[in-house]
Amino acid sequence: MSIKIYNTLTRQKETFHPLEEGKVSMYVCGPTVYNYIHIGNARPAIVFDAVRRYFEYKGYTVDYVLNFTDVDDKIIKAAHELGEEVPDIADRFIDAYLEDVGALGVKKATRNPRVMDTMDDIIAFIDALVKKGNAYAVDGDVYFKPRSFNGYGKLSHQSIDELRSGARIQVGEKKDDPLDFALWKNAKEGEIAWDSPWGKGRPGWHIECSAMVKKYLGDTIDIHAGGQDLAFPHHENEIAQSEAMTGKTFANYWMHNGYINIDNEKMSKSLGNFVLTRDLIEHHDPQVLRFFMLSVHYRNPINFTEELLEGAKNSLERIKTAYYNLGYRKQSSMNLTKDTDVWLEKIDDFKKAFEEAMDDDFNTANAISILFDLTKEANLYLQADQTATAVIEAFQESMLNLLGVLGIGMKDEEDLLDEDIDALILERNEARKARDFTRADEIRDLLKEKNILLEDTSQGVRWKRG
RNA sequence: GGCGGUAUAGCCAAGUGGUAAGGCAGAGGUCUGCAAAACCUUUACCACCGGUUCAAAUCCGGUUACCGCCUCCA
Repeated sequence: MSIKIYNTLTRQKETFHPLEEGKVSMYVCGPTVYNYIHIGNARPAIVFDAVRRYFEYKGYTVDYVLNFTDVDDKIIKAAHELGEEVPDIADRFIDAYLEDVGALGVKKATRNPRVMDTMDDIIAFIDALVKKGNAYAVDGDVYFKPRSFNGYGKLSHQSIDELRSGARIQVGEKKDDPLDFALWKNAKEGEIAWDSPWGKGRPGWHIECSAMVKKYLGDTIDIHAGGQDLAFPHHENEIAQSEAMTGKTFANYWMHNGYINIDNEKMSKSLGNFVLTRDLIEHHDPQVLRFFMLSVHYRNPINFTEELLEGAKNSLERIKTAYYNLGYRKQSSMNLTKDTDVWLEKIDDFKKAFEEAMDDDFNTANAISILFDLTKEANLYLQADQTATAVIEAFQESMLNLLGVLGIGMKDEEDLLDEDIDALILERNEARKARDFTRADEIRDLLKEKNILLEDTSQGVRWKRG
């Protein structure tokens, strides 16, 4: 089965055909590093990580590039306010970003280019655009002329004249046309700056991505992704710059994730109603946040509340419990052959159903529902008097693999208990045999305080950490 | 004004032609010394109005509500 992707460019789901067999080149717009990330920033990180993992699950090699915008007005402002240097702030928040996103189970990108390290390429890119006549320099600024590129508006599906009405020229800008946007900004006194043919300055926002894509992935890439709000103007401008430069298609597939709302209001750094990822995962399992995000299709909005997160926690718990219960039952399983093939086949069917869901534009919500179906089937299997080791293991392996595609891991086999706890469990078993339930319950409560939960099953006592 | 999105059970959320997946919460039951886990049962006039069709949540037209982009933003 092939993967279908909803392409913002064409507004429809298209069958994915990579440029090169078995490989995927993917560029995701990363954060501007002037603050800790909020959960809205965490969404694309998680969603596109899941996309990447699914490609890898299907056998593709993914070249996954995520940039850090480390030179930018907001960082300069933050540096000024904090009395720090721009690179120091950038370093700090890049570390913080990697830490947060790592906690959420996001794999490391193949590359994390930074603007500061790509300066030569950016300048060369701008220079080429000027020479081609798509850009012009005025008093140390360089602007790109969207009207010089005839596909302008194809991503956001707007005509250039409609866009014009919304554009404006800010004080101090010297654009010929309100639509023109900056490739290079002349440095003000005391600002961090780099030498260029147009004098000291720094790059505009959009050019970095064009330059980095070209440098690390080539003129044409498979997938370019980011938040919905980046479609215009950011991605539109990237297309204009890159395609004006190379004359080739910039990206074959454009993916945009939806927003997170808080109480049905857009969350953003500028509105100030944001929840920082690191604050949240201090009190909540990061995997739960990840699971919560993936329980909604990536293009749909998510409304965030603590209650909904709590619901996600309980949901995920159901799957994990089944997984642990399978692990417990493995001990008393045997080498059965009766019905084993039937079950193995069933498990394989769930795998196929899961893939079908993911093939359909990475429908993680549906994929998760398949995981619940698998969970229920496992629970039903566990009710049998006798269980086959092969089936139990197949269930576990399947759950592990499929959850792994979503980036959710299982703690491996339970660690050992202390001897004294083991002794208490033994003592409780004796007490139960002797029908001394008072003592048995006493011990269970005692262990509960130590965060060890006991469950009596027909196969014996099962324990888990609470 | 231009472009776009969303509206499905108490809550969350899939489903884009053949009379509604899944999860959470609730209720009842089975199992259990009790508990836990699990299993079974149980809850939808798919925003509204028209149209197309043998058949629509699903397509078309219209209405309403909310939201987003067009300015930094994931």
